[in-house]
Amino acid sequence: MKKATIREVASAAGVSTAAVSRAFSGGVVAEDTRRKVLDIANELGYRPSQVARRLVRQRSDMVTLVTGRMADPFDAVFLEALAEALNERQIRLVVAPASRQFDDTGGVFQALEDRSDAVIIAAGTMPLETSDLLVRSGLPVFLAGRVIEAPGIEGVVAENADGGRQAAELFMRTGCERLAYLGLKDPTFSDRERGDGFAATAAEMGRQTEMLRIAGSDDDHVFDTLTGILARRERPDAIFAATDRLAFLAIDAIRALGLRVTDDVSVIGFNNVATAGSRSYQLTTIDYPATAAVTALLTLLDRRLKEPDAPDTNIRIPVNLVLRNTTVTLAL
Amino acid sequence: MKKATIREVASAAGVSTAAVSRAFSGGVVAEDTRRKVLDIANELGYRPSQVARRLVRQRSDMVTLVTGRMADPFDAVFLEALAEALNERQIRLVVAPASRQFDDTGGVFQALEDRSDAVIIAAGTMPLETSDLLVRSGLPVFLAGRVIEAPGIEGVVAENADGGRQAAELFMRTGCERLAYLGLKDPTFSDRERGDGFAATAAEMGRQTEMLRIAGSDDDHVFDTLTGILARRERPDAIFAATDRLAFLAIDAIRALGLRVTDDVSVIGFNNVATAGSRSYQLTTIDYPATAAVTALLTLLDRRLKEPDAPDTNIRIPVNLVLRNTTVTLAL
DNA sequence: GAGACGTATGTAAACGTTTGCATATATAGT
DNA sequence: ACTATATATGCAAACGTTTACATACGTCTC
Repeated sequence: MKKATIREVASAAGVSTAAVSRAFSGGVVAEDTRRKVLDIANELGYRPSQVARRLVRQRSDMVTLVTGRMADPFDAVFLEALAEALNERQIRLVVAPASRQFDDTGGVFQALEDRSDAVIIAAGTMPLETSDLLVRSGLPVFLAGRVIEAPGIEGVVAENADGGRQAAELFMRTGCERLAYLGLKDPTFSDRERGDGFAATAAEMGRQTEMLRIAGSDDDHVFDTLTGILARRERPDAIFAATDRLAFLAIDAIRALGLRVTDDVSVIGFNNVATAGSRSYQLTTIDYPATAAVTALLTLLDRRLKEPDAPDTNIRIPVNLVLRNTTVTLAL
Repeated sequence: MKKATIREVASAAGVSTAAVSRAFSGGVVAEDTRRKVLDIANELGYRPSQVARRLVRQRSDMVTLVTGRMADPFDAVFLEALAEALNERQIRLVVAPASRQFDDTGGVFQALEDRSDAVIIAAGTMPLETSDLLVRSGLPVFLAGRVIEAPGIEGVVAENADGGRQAAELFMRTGCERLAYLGLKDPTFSDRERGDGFAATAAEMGRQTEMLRIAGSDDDHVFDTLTGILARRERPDAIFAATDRLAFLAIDAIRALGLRVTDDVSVIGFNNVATAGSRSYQLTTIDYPATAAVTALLTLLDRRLKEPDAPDTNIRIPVNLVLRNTTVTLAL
């Protein structure tokens, strides 16, 4: 079935294309004209072409998300919330995978060519060259999980350091002695902030913290390394992990050694993904609500689209400790 | 920075717009013209507009995915693989969330208006009215995880019944006696097929199977119901779950009751999500490789785009048992 | 040197909308 | 009855590309 165009609808309804356009996009039309047009359109199977619309309106109502790891539980719920929120605004979400080396360049070019209204970058790294190009292009850029202090770039990121502080304080209050931070060998922006916040607070309270940094692509490797570390004589009795996933692996390692979580070593994660609440882990963790991040991001986005010259803003999302069973329970 | 158009590039390079177009889209141009054009374009920050391009070419190089639950681990990796695969083909992926009632209609309309080259539906249900509209519109439709025998609709789906068969056979060979199938109260297409395949095979081997169907939105509710069931005197000693998630909950319930997985009750899941391999579960499960599903889907897609009149095809993806520790190990 | 052919370029008509402007008709105010 | 205002419509010019067709210029063949 050949696709009907606005012109066919117009002539079938005996009106101009302008009238049809207005009937569909809520312009000013007499009520009966509108109804007539809509009826005919329906009959003909006509749906207005967004692509033509985009061309003339110079606005695509599309946003490009460039990301690696959409399979990560946290990112997945972030993605879902984002899709939902954009959908309510009638904005399309196109997802561009970051290349294997986590370079965002490809996705950024896509956004540019698609004339996306904005690009949200949740992935890895971006050569300076690319970010330059980006801000020069005037395309609104939003970073998720990272902040770059550059004009024209806004973003949303967790209060990572504060999360670290909360973890450190809990460990101290529950009498832990040998604190360790567990992060990736090649840390992300957030990983680094979490570790720093944790270590800083511990230091303030007179405790040193051991930094465990492990190559993280392979679960088994992380697990093995951790069992190695935990088998040591002077092993940590408190581990704050950059991420729930690492926390789970730590718990697995603890259990595999016949040690007991809490009694022998306490564990705190970060993100509070779904599995953290499952019976098998009951992980004490720092809750980083993805929906809050999305809400904030959309506030930024809405404002930027309304007034393109608004000053850049970076939003920090508060995080909070959720107590479960991998830390010793506090007396009331 | 105002966006440069093809005309500005053309005049700056002293050539026609046609030449610029050809330089960018690999048409026939003299090598030095091409280089000159590309240089100037680069200088001006010019990138060809996909939206104009789409309008004239009558092809969007976009595919719409309509889906609920992108946060589900399986769907997340499916999504990621799909994004990757489409990206290689230079096709954009736009994701349209199915509405709360899991009605695909909204997403389908989006796809239509965007003039997407195809729509992939991984979500719930579609009123007949919508699917009618769809096939009449001529938009290629691909179903993931469901098959509708309707002309113009293709799809990819796991060999669900065969997975059920494999599960039943394993249970029987390992001496289980009271077989149960665990699915959702409001079963999906796949859920039903898995249960049927399981029950049928059990029946062939002279065993009845108890069908456990639980309202599945809330983990806690599933857990509670399961502990209730497992606390019974005549409880099942083998549970085949429609989904790894349900299997995990079953394991949690078993453990919570002080029973032992394998010794007291064996469990088999479906999908083989990442967590299934984790130390805390070591779940025996039916592996349904998302990448294979994506590959198959793209075969279908490629063909359909090349020859729009090719006959409809529905592909079944083979699944296979991966043995871990929630079933008794077979003697060699 | 004429024709045939190949290669590189340019011209201009689409593609399907939106929207500023002009026009027409109805209503109200004097 | 005339002007002023509001409401509903139409006209036509964009929006930024691609591509069929025409043209121009060598080069080759005989």
